[in-house]
Amino acid sequence: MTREEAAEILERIALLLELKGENPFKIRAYKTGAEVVQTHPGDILQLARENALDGIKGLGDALRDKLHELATTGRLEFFEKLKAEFPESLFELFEISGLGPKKIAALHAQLGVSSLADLRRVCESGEAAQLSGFGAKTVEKLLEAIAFREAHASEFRLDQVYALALELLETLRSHPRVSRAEICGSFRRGKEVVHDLDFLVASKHPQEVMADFVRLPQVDKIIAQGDTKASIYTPGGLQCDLRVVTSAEFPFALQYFTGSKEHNVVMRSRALDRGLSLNEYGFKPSQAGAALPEEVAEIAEEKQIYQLLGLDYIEPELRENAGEFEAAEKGRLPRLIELENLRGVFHNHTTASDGSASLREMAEAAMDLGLQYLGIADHSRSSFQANGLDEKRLRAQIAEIQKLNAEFEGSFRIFTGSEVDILKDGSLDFPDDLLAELDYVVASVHNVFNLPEAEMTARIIRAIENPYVTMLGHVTGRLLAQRPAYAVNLPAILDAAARTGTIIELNASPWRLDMDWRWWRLAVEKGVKCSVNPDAHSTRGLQDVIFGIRSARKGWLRRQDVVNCLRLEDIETELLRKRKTGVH
DNA sequence: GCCGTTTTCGGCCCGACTGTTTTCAGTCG
Repeated sequence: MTREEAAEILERIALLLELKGENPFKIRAYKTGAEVVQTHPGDILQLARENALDGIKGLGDALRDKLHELATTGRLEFFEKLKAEFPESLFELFEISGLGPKKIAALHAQLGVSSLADLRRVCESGEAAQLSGFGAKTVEKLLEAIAFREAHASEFRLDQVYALALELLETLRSHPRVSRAEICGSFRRGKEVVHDLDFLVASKHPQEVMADFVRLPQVDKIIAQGDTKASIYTPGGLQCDLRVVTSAEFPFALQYFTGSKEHNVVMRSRALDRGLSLNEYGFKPSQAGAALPEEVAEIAEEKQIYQLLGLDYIEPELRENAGEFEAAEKGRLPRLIELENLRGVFHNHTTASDGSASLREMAEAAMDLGLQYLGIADHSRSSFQANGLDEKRLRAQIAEIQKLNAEFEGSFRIFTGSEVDILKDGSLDFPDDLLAELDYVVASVHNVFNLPEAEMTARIIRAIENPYVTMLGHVTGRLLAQRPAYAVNLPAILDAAARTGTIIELNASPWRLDMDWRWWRLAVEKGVKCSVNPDAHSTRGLQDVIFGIRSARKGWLRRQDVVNCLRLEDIETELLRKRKTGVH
């Protein structure tokens, strides 16, 4: 039983209780409990085993006993009984936007709906529209949401695959018969979601490696197992492919299986221009009997393949056939940002709103990550659900931050800020005089997502035009594989950001990765700066910058494009730039 | 189910929006 598994069980209990229409405060207690288990700084399972959970806020007598049972026996009687009352597949329905526990319970009880397929059936047959509280409009929206969900059903967010990917890679690398191993495919290209994981290894004993691979504990089901390729499913339903090649073939296979398909089409055609045929195993003369250039025999690294085709090395993130070849020919590829370039992080939450760590804990965690500064941005008053701060509480937080900063004596700094709601008309949730007291302001849309594009765009531009809005948060509001972006004219937003000197956030939460990497080149062209923001709600959440940096690289961003690469000495000027010089 | 206390129960996070209703329930943030 891991911490994550224990938290997951508490979350599940909360959902099941919701289905049963239990007391909402009891439900919340389980959700809080899950959060505590997830983020408690100590070894929570060890404490649970030893019955030493007393005094942890959010865990009372009942949860203490349940966690003890979980930690010592690996199961929970209460949960098993609860679970047996509903089919497992019913949980799929919670991923449908517009469906909550009440409606799911009604669909289940009255129409026997217990899966996505069932839901679609009763929506199409007209049965669903007959239920009390349902109507034609509801059903229409549900069908739309089902279609969106199904179109993205095979997508996994990075937080769902990252640890597993590194774990499997490490296992393969340490195999005695493996000389080299890499992850290829969209994971290596830094895509925002992946469909599967592609592992590549070099070995002289492929069968042995295959046999060991399919026996790993992470394997739930073997899809295929041949001499050089095996495919498996993990218990989470993620497909992982393994290919084994020779050491000489490795760089070619690495290049080939990294893709993208479109990138490789160009690679092969460039090879043909040079009388060479390129595939996953190497170069061949394109005309039978012709000689291979000498350099071909020396290729041991991917980089040399690019060199031979007259190109600078193209980083995997850029391989989308979106201009990388032109840049590589002319020596104009960007030097991409790296995680180590980050000096600080903005847009972070604390227990003052909906975060799980205190100011001090967040600051200490940021220091541990080697950062020089931390920007706090708790929610503003309109975000009631997130316990948004009112003016009084925000001013108290500013004072608290000043005290902590005095304690740090300049070695580290917390910047005061707010994630202020952009209201429906584009005005902000706090008056300008309060915003002026803050070091910086992130403005974000948190409600009324369904405005027509022109209205949403005007709303956001109005917010951008406020001189105190330093940066724009999660610009499209998308939740990967779950909820589409709201309608917004991004080029118009970028123009407004450029004109006013407003920074745009790259929200590094693996749920968002918003603004999408496809827009950053245009943003930089227009002179818009980026801030890679973890949107952390816990100390652990700070590490989401890993995902943000991958997306930033995919968007061709360099360290000079990203403001939080600035040193502490320089960042303050950057934060004040718009207020002082901006056109509003 | 948790918390706090004027200590064993009463309160716990609020408001907008939507679609269904005909005054409100459900969902979302």
